[in-house]
Amino acid sequence: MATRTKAKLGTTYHQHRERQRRRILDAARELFDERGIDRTTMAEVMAASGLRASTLYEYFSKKDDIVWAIFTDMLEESSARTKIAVGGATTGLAKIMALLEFMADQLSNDLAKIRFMAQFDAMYARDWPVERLLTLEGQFSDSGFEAFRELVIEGIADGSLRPDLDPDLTLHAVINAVVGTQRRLASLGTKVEQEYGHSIDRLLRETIRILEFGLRANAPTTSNGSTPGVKARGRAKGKRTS
Amino acid sequence: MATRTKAKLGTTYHQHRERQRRRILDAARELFDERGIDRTTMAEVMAASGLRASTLYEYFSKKDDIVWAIFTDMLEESSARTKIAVGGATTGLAKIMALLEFMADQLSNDLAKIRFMAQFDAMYARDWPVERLLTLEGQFSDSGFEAFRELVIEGIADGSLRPDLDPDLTLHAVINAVVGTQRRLASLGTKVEQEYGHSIDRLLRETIRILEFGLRANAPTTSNGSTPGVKARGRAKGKRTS
Amino acid sequence: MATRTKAKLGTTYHQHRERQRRRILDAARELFDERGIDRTTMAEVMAASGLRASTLYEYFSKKDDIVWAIFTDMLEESSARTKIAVGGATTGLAKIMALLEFMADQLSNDLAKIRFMAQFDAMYARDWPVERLLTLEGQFSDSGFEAFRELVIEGIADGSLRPDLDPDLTLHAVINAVVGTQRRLASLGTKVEQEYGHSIDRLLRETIRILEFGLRANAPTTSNGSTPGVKARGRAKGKRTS
Amino acid sequence: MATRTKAKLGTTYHQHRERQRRRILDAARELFDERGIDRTTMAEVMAASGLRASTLYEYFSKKDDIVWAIFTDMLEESSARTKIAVGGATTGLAKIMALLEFMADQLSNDLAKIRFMAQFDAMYARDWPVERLLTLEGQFSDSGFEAFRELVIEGIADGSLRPDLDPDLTLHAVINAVVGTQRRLASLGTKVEQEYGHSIDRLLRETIRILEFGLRANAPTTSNGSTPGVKARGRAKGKRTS
DNA sequence: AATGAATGAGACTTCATTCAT
DNA sequence: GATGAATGAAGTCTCATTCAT
Repeated sequence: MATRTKAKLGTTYHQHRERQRRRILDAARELFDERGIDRTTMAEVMAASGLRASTLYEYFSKKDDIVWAIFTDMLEESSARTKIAVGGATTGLAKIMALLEFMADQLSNDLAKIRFMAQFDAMYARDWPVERLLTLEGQFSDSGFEAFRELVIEGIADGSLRPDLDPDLTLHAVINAVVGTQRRLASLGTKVEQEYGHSIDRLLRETIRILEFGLRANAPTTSNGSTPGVKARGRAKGKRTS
Repeated sequence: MATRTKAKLGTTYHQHRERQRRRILDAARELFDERGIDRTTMAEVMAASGLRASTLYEYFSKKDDIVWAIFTDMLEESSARTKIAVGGATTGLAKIMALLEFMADQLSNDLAKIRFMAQFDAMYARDWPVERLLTLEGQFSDSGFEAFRELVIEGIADGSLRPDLDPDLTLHAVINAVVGTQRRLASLGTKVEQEYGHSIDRLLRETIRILEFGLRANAPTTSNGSTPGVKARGRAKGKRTS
Repeated sequence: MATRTKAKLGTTYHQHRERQRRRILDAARELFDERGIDRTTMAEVMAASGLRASTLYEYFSKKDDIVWAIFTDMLEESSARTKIAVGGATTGLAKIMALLEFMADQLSNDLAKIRFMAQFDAMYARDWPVERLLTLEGQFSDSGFEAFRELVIEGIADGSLRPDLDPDLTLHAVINAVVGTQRRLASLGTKVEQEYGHSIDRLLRETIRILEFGLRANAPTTSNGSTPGVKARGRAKGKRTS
Repeated sequence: MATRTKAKLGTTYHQHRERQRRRILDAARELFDERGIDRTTMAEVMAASGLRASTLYEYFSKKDDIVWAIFTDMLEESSARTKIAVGGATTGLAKIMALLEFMADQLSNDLAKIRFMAQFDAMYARDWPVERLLTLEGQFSDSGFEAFRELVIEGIADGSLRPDLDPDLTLHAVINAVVGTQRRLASLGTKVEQEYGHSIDRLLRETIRILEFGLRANAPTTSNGSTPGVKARGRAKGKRTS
């Protein structure tokens, strides 16, 4: 099937290459999550993707390249979805909360992805050249992290955020906290649920709720119990405007 | 049965054994931090500790045993220090904040330890039997995590915490958040500093400050700028009484 | 799918693989006999076969696999040759004797093989899954061991065997005896010859002769000396008809 | 406890040494049977006997020495019991049969011992100096194997054995066969029972029965007592003995 | 582009045995 | 005589990667 067709159509050829690439990446992604990145062998990736060593190495010349490609893909996916998630929000706080809620949703829906990121942070981030990471993570919020400063200033201006927040630090601190929490919970998974008696989802949403209290201008000291689940966002927002 | 001579010899032997054990553990601890746990080979541990393979295996029969021993040691150390740190606090909030500040201090002073823990979470926690982890982590706060509930109830009662907090969730959520943040920042280290332009220490303390705002009863919407650094605790507490 | 070129290459590759496999197996077979199975190291197999560890492990992923492969090969060889040996016999006794004589011939001509089998019995048979052994040994006499029953019944009917033999037990008992004797003599080799003053070959043939006396219908109470050698079979057969 | 007492009583001291020796031997004997000789480590022997390496090496300076000691002990035991077993028999055949029956009993009652012997034959016998073995095995039948010749001659004389047996070979052949069978059956154990559908005990006894038929003078061919073909054969062979 | 074979370098562990006390 | 520690020498097996075809 291969040779003759290949010769004929460049398009087909590229489609084929892309398909093969995906097979490898998908197989690796699953294995990395199941067995851990370091503990997954190239042989396992080969078996799972149905390709031979030499073919695989035509696509990725190092194991690290696969890791990197998956990382890149994930960032791109997240970046796109984040934009959509944040899109509708109007006030500064609403935008921030939309971002954080998006992260909570990821923990519910994309556990494997978060787990991969957690491994990546713990094991790879340190080894790889900073610029590479910076370049890439820059795409995460494509206006760059400088936009965060504006967002806080905007939030203070529109009265949704506490006036005593530091525009330079606040969002970095909050986002890092949520990402850190999200990844830890994803790594520990069941373990944390047995230990604490709560689902990791609920724990992360509670963390976000407390952060929100810490951010919003007029912290509503109502007799509100915990408000787990996705609804928390809606309710909290409702409170603020009233 | 144990003659005096024997007793003396026994002690000497025991001391020796303990010394050797430490040599191994210390060497491994450093290597694990420098090169990553999985990427550190037993050969490196041997070289660094100055022992031959076979001698080393007299002390730890598996590489994992070393990892586990370090983990255990670290938990013990932390547990002891935490107790001291929290000891002086009086109100519910003060106790909680003392705990969080202690974690911030750890990031400043014990970066390597936190980095080890981060790796452990991401790579090992999943593989090891839950009970083992639970038993051990139980010693972390030796009153157990159930005490957290009391602490929040106490805080609400003494007026230091928002009345609408859920005693079951709050502290688990907060502590997990701080631990998660702490470990992520430790893993990324310099990278995060270059990326965000702030020291990881400052970021974590800002996170804690925001969490504190989210926890305390009368969130003081004063025109107080960011108050990073250890002093934050003191000042924040001062505010509370005013 | 398989173009002509591929087919050719495939064959070449296959031939090569088979050749390499043989190199390993032949080297191991010799070493196992010289030094004992357990005492032969993979390093020795590598040296003797001229392959590196990693190449060798491409062919056999465990040392046991080599042992098993040799065992399998030997059974196959024996099975084929047994069929030929037994082929010409007509009466029940003649068939049985042909089988036993074949075993005596093996001891003369394939000492190494028998020695391997002896080791296998003593050391491995117990460790390996029964089904695996049964499946394989079933091929030894491919009509299965049930055929033995028929053979004895046939022998009693045609008057060549004692009528008071138990069809269920007789052949199992006899074959096991000869195999057991054969393997013991092979293991002890020179030792037994020095001890008893007879060649192992002669001893085994004498054992078989006595068993034959015990089996045949009209036990000839003659003053017969030992009749070693392959010829015994022929003579016995000739006599019986007269 | 040790030092002072030791100084006092030579007897106690020797008793102690003998007890320790037995502990080691007993522990090893069991392990050798369970795990195989080569696969039993000195560490396991230490654990099972409750002695430390260095103490153990005071008693046996090499692992092989333990194997050898067990082997020696077993031969001695067997030798003693054999004499008792054979003791009562009167005719030549009866003596021989008593010996063979004794071996069948061993298989029923001393499986572990036979299994050890089987391993010994397959793995050790070849490595060890012949003289050592000969010296020792000579004690087995303490009149030595030359006695076998006499026994057969006696049996022929008293009419219990076929007259055409070769006094030089017969008993060696028979005993070797029974020992070989016994050891093979012991090694394979359950495996052979599943394969053939008979207990190893029954198989061995049937083998012995057939050998007996082959040895005894007037083979009781119950319903078929005629000996027509006998003469024909007898004549040719008769030459040799006369 | 794909394949099958090859492999260097090294991973972790084990074990019988010896010493110093 | 007993002990605990030490250890040399091997042992089996793994894995990312490269070549020749």
